[in-house]
Amino acid sequence: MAAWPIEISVDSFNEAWALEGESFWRSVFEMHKDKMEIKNPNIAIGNLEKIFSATFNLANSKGFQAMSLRDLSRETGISMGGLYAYIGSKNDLASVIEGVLRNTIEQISGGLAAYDLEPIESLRAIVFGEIYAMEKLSPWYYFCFMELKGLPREQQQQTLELELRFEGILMNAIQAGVEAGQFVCDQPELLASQVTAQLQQWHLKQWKFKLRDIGTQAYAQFVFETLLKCLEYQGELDKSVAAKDASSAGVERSAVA
Amino acid sequence: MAAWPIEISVDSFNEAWALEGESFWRSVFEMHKDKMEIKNPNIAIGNLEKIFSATFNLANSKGFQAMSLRDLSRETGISMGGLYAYIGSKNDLASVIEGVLRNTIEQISGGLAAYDLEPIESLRAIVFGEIYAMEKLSPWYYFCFMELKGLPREQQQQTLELELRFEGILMNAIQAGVEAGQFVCDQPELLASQVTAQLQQWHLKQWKFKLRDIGTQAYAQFVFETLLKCLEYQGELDKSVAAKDASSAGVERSAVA
DNA sequence: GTCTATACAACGATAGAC
DNA sequence: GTCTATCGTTGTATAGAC
Repeated sequence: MAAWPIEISVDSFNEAWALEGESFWRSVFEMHKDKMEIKNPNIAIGNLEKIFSATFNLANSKGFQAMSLRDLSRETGISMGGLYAYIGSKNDLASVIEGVLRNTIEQISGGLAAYDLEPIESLRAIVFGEIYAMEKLSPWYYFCFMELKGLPREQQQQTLELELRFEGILMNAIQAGVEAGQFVCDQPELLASQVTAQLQQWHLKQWKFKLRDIGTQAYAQFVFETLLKCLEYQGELDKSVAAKDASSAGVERSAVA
Repeated sequence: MAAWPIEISVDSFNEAWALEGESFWRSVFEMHKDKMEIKNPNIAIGNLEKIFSATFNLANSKGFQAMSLRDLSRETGISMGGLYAYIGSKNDLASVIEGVLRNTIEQISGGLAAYDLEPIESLRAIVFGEIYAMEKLSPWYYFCFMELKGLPREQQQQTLELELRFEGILMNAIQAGVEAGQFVCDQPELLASQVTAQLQQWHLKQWKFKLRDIGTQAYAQFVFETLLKCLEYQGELDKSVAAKDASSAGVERSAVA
């Protein structure tokens, strides 16, 4: 549950990191039980899931500021007074969401750094890993992107730094490939920001990809192949892992052969 | 003022489309004078600019919902009662902003469609044109992106359709180039969405590009060159126009030679 | 632990003086 | 055309019963 698999596939990723189900919400509870009045995990975890899920439903469709705690009370089935046993304040709720997501991302990202992969495998792991994480945590990512402005300055700053650190990791892999003579890249900073942009699209523009029937696997593969084209990578691509995932997940893949 | 120049450069773009200054605000006034009580243009235009600019200052830093009309009154120097001579309601203000931006984009976009350019020149015009428009209207773009959720369903739908139409234009140019044997592209839909993503980054992540000292011209050039790499374009790039713009605007350009 | 009832501040919006 | 003063509503948050 706390280490990256050597081969990056949807299944192995999901085995390595529990980003859904009861064990995930238990870890959310552990991360913030100090800030709640409720101390009984068995009661708290279920309600915590209700509250967070309802918040995503409401805030991600009408905006967090536009969502009232009366809305949240209705959606969760928990009374207004009851909510305050879990959240401290409305703004605190948003802060907690951002905190849990950033914490989770940093765990995953830190686990990845432990390996000493070849540049190209490193890039593959970063791209696919981030997309797999978004697959499970898409509402979290979307919420934090859209509501960042409303969070305390300190959290805005840390989110910003996380993004820069992420691009730093990308740039290191790119630079390593350039030095090994595998890649060509004049402007690694811009290329890294391009990858970030494409990854963020996956949660920002779900409507578009749903409309066009683009699956997770196909999208990650496209982002990865695009990146290699921009790096003028000439070698052969090993697509066995990705292909296996795609077929086992029942996702059709257009034009990969 | 209503036609595209044949050559796309910052200067020629700005000559062709007035997206700032008094004449721009006059056209904003013309677009929405029906909805305001104030009928005297000379008075209205100045206050309209104050109100819109203040809205961008406040809403783009703390969110539109979090901005109160009392904030707006303080920022503009216009009393609360006075504001209502210009805006109808708070929600109406956001709707008007979206309407003006979409209207403006459609004018520019329609002007571009009139020309029958070679595929590669068409792509260049689309990319540079969109970036040039964002350069002047960045706060408008950012506002509409972030506050879309709070707008009426109809406007959400139209924004969505505009984005799809934009990508349709891109895909047409790509397809034309493929048929002419100039480009190679397996998944034009995904490539078009990648371009959109990169363009939108320019207003979404201004902090990042400011931090890294990336100028408008250099960014547009990068997006364009990246696109050509993904299309496996082999021909020579004419960079004279872009290079001229950059030097005349005093922007240093890294690694274009 | 969870509820109902309520306090009180802040908001959008309008009326009417100037 | 612009202001001040004010209305009614809705929001967050809490106190106290169960």
